[in-house]
Amino acid sequence: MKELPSYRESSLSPSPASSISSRSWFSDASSCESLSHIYDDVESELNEAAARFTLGSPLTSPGGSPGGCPGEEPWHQQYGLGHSLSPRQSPCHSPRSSITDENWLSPRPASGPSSRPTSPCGKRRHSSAEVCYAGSLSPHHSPAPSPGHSPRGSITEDTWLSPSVQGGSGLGPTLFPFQYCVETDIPLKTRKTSEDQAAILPGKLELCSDDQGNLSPSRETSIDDGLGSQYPLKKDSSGDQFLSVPSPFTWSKPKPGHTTSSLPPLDWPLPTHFGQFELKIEVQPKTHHRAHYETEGSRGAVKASTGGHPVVKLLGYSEKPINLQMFIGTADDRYLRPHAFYQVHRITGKTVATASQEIIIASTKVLEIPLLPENNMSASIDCAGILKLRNSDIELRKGETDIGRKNTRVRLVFRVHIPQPNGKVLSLQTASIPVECSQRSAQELPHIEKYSINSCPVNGGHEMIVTGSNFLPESKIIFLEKGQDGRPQWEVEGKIIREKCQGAHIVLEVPPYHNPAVTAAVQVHFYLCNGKRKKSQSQRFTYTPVLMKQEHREEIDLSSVPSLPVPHPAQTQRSSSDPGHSSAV
DNA sequence: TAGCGATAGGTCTGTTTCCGA
DNA sequence: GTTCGGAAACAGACCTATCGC
Repeated sequence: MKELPSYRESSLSPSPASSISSRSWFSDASSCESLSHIYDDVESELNEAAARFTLGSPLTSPGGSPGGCPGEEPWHQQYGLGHSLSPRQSPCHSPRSSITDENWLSPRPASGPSSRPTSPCGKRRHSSAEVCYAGSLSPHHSPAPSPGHSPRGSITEDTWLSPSVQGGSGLGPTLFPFQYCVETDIPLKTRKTSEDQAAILPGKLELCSDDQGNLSPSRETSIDDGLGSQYPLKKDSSGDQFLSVPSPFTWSKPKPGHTTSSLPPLDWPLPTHFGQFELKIEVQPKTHHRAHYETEGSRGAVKASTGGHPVVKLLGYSEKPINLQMFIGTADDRYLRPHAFYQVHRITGKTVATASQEIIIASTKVLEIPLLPENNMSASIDCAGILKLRNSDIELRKGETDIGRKNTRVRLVFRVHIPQPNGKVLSLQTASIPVECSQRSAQELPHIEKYSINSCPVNGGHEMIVTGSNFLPESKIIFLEKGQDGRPQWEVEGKIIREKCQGAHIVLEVPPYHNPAVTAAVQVHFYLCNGKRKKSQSQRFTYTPVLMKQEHREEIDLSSVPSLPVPHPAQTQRSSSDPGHSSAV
């Protein structure tokens, strides 16, 4: 066995069979099943995200601008688009653990837990703690009790732009959005609270410390020079084992005296833009990338759905080269942080055109990529793969709070630290759409890319062409309408016209709506089903009254076009998982 | 006899490793 | 040598029938 790098403790049990991971802690699949026809697959989130980010959404930045909007959906929150506190959080859902197809996607049924006595769901009840952020209460805060609040959600225009923040002084607890207090209702395994843990994570700042009020993720950190300030973070000694590639870009070395607290830790939320500056992902990664294990060879760099690689650009700054940092983060909408089970992996070779170097910050591998003025401060991320660490290794790590099982979605997180004229540094961060890293999900789950029509009269009968991947001869298209409780109230299978179907196309006849007498447009959903638990993301579909004037129908069509990232005010009952908007063709 | 909880065994699902193109 | 797809092996979770109280 090869020597483990520092991000994996070598003292851990090497046994792959020793996983203590739990499945049922994430969900009771059976109990969710009845409720979550359209909630229970990862794909729905991924493709939804892809749809949002590839269809010219005005909300192109996952990091989003501060300030949520009323009625924002969980998807917005997932991508940092919504900064209000999450209105839907399962009491059995750890913010520190995975966002799986079955836990956060699925509103838990009101029924009791499984009779299975050993369910870790019982072990990991949200019984003891909750992270809350002082001053982070959003006007959109849900009236319902919420066991976990998103620190990202706490970022408001006020807190970010507050002169107090910028000035770095006089920031009371009500203004500082990142100060947290310990309350209740987070599983023990959701937070790193032990001193031991803090000790093994150099670079982590102590929140709630005396000088906390002077810290801000976007604060202008006092650093004494420009370019050198891009490397102020103390690198773990183990990081020395990584070789940097020859590059026209001169890698600066950290200046002595810089402390790990010079820049915000990796698990701190940062804004995507500030003033004139904006860190933007111009090309999002594909929604699937099979990560490789240490026992495997590399599986290559993360690719973009367009065929190239993700592209990141810094807007508003082009004075001199600056470092772009990249690490693998969680897909958790509430708390973006380094992923415990995935690390960025530096790709080298003839096909890699982008220079990079690896460093380790607080046990997390970080790839540093130069943003050069001559490249318009833009970089193609063709040098970054994803490494999967064995669940058993990570879960047994002292102080580790995450569970690896079904925790297979990540985001690529990018950061820059922009030197300011006053010698301080402005830190920005943006995160990609979620990327599914498991082999299985990518292989099995059907994926709807586009569909030909998104509305039809209640009589149905119109022909619809659905295009996508992982379609099977036995695939079904299910139309459904949900009640306010999220339960399907009406479900019917579309009649598939087999003779017109091809591998990546399904042609079907839209079924009639169950109530032909409706006088207003009705929003329903449909999804593709390859079998139990093998369902695509749900897509929105609108039934229009038969007597509706044509011009009104057109309005409906326009307002419910799936590619629109912001729901029409009239659209209701959208589940947390099925914001479904692939592009209508 | 019905209801409930505990348990065992089969099945299903996800993870990890290996192989070969 | 690297990248990649596929699949086997394995472990753990889920489901369900059965039993005892």
